[in-house]
Amino acid sequence: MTEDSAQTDQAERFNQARTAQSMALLEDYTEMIDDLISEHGEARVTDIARQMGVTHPTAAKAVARLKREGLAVSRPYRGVFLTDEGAAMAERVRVRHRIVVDVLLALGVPADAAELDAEGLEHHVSETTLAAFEDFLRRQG
Amino acid sequence: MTEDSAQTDQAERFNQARTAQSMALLEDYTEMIDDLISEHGEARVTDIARQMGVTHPTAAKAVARLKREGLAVSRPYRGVFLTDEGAAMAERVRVRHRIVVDVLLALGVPADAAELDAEGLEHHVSETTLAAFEDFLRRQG
DNA sequence: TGCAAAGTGAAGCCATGGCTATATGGTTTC
DNA sequence: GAAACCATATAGCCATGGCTTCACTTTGCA
Ligand SMILES: [Mn+2]
Ligand SMILES: [Mn+2]
Ligand SMILES: [Mn+2]
Ligand SMILES: [Mn+2]
Repeated sequence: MTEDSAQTDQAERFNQARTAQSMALLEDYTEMIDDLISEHGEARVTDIARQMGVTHPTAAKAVARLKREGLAVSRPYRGVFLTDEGAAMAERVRVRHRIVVDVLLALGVPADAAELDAEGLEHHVSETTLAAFEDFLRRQG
Repeated sequence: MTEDSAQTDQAERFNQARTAQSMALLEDYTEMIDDLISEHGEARVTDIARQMGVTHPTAAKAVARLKREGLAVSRPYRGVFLTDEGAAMAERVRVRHRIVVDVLLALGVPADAAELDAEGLEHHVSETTLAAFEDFLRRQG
């Protein structure tokens, strides 16, 4: 590999990490909304905000972005609901989160650290890596 | 655990992930500058920019932040240098990056995916998790 | 030595994701 | 039904991290 293509590759890695990061907020919110609806029958902005550890205007802005990206719907003073696409994302994210935690635990990471780190790590686990994680967990069984 | 403290814990996880993310840029740039100095004897803003996959004003702004945080020094139209603190960060980051890649490889992740994902994952690996990773690699060894 | 190219800096734009403060719509309770 | 309380919306602030454009040094080469 030439020095030039090495530079290109490195830049691509940083770009991929930036892209993954820009999806992180959408992923966490869709999962959170789905959780709230499952547990309480509805997802109110105030509950979303408390759960995410942000103020309610911040949560409202995030919901606006979810709607703009076709992941959620809501009407003024009513709860937030996920579109099919949003629900699909929530499901994917939930599964991936669990797999990441399970892999960390299998590697001997303490449970509390595993949960803490997984919340950030999950967004940078590609499909390829996720598949490898699943294989690993099956072998470990 | 009460429902209330579960909410608090969850919010803390998101906060930790946000904090980790805010360190990511500093970590990647210090490592990059250290690399460039090792390989070419100096770290110029243009080279940093190309390597990071951003425009030069973006890299210059990042360098300004590094200086503000005491990690780097530079004078107008001269290269960028790391402080002792910056160099220490670069070294930590480099070691951690390699460990993350090694763990992924040991789990059966293809090499290219391992390198791609590691660039984002590394910033969310806590000291505790890193220690567990090192133990795992030693056992695997 | 001088000029062109390359590198650097400065200004100003945008989107994102935090925040506070304030206004307004809904709900509950008396 | 009105008051009080709660939830939601809106406006506006800040920092970050992208970008383009333009101006100014520095450097290298004819
Ligand atoms: Mn997360
Ligand atoms: Mn998660
Ligand atoms: Mn990185
Ligand atoms: Mn790295």
